[in-house]
Amino acid sequence: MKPNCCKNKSEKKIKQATEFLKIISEENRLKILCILRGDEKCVCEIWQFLNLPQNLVSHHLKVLKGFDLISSKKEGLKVFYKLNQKTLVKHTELLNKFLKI
Amino acid sequence: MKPNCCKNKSEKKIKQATEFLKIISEENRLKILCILRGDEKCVCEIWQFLNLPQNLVSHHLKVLKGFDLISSKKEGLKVFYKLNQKTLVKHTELLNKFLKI
DNA sequence: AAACTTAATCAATCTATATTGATATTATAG
DNA sequence: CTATAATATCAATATAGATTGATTAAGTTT
Repeated sequence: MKPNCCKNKSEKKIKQATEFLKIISEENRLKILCILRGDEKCVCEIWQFLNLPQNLVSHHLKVLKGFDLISSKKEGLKVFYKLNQKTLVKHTELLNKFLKI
Repeated sequence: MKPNCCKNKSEKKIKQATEFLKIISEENRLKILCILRGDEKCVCEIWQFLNLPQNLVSHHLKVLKGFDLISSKKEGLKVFYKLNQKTLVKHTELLNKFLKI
């Protein structure tokens, strides 16, 4: 008999989970999430912490934002990013269901 | 001030976490883990559940096994795989620390 | 031993995505 | 208005890893 996770209903959730996983499975993106845990930070702080080129960090930020894991506000020249705790928790909980924690 | 996650001590753990994430961020591999949640299964069952070619499944199984997430025993022609719950829990818990759940 | 079954391996290709370099955009300061 | 700073975008390249096809290996059956 076909296991539940191979049925249509689960398929969709598994896809969602793996999308999330792909996004956070990049070392620098996972670090960004950690960096943003405390206060919001501007891009120039982030790339200096990570020791990465600015445009690369912008790219990773865009990916994270595309998944609504972070959000941004512009203040003068700087753009500040902050963690969307809610989204993060939602996806982490979904994941943990699959990992049966 | 440099955030903790960008310091040497955390670096290593973040790397570990992302290695784990990369492995389970593949849809079929995540499914395999779910399939193996109940009983152990032989390869031919797994690839039929997943509707994937046999050699591709063998490849994914090898990746999972390489990370000690599953283990195998041979019985006649068949090879049975089972979940290593312990490893899975260990890595999931490490991950959850980063995600602060 | 020959034929068959199950699974693993290997090389080749395809695909996704990280990275880089150059440039554009937006805002501020002089 | 010009110069500078911070960030985003875009095209090109590099790289990792999934997928495929063919073959091999190991065990079973007749």
